[in-house]
Amino acid sequence: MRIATWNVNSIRARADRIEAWLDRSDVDVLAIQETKAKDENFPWELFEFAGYEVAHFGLNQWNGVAIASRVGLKDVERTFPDQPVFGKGKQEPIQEARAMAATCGGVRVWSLYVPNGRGLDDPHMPYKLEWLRVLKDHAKQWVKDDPEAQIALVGDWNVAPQDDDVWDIQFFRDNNMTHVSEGERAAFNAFIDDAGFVDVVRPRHPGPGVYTYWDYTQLRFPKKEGMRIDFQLCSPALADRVTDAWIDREERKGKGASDHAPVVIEIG
DNA sequence: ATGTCGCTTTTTAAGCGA
Repeated sequence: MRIATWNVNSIRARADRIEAWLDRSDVDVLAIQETKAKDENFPWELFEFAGYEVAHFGLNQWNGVAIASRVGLKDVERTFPDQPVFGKGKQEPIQEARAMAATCGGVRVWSLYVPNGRGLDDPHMPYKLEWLRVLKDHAKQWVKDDPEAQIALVGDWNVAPQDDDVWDIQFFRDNNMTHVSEGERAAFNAFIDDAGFVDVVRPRHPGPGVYTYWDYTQLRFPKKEGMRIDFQLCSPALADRVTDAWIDREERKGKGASDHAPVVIEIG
């Protein structure tokens, strides 16, 4: 079975790309982030024609996650338990459309779009750290309750855990940039060190120079200036079954590409 | 030498978010 995660940066703008990619990638499950759509604007027929069931969680033009599957799509869950809220402007704080789960082919797949911290001193940063902490605490418990649990936490984590995960760490340091701070890295690494999850892609594709995201600005892609911020973290029992993994850098090429590349794993 | 997208709205440009 093949599981992919992909921040598509608008499901509508990327519809043709997604259709073509499903056609050639042969994935069984696709976890999507940044659909930027409400249900009424979601291209349901795209997935139907391609032979996939799909579930979507989108509240407005921001965020939005989905899971498409051709190996079953059961027990869809929107938001994780105790998911922290955030208030935009004067509006009531809400649980944003950043997490959803479904059981596909026996694997509990979580499609995650981790909040962007925006700035080291921005209110979005503590929100991001708390969001990750609460999810990690639950993930740890899921595995504690069932050591054989088949869980994949996949998506855009908005964290570059190692210096090699950005093209120039000094540039990030000099400009007080997010994604590489101690707090963000600790929040991410807790999934591995504390909850016992496994990054199944990095060992097969170590850096430097291996990225999943390239900013649209500054010609970052042709200059090979990217970031590794999209990950598939597997529960221990699922990690044992992984036979292959890759980042589809080709999909970042050409006109109309998302700024993120799909990340794929193969399970035996 | 320069340099992006995509969404929305009391739209046809500006603001927001990444």
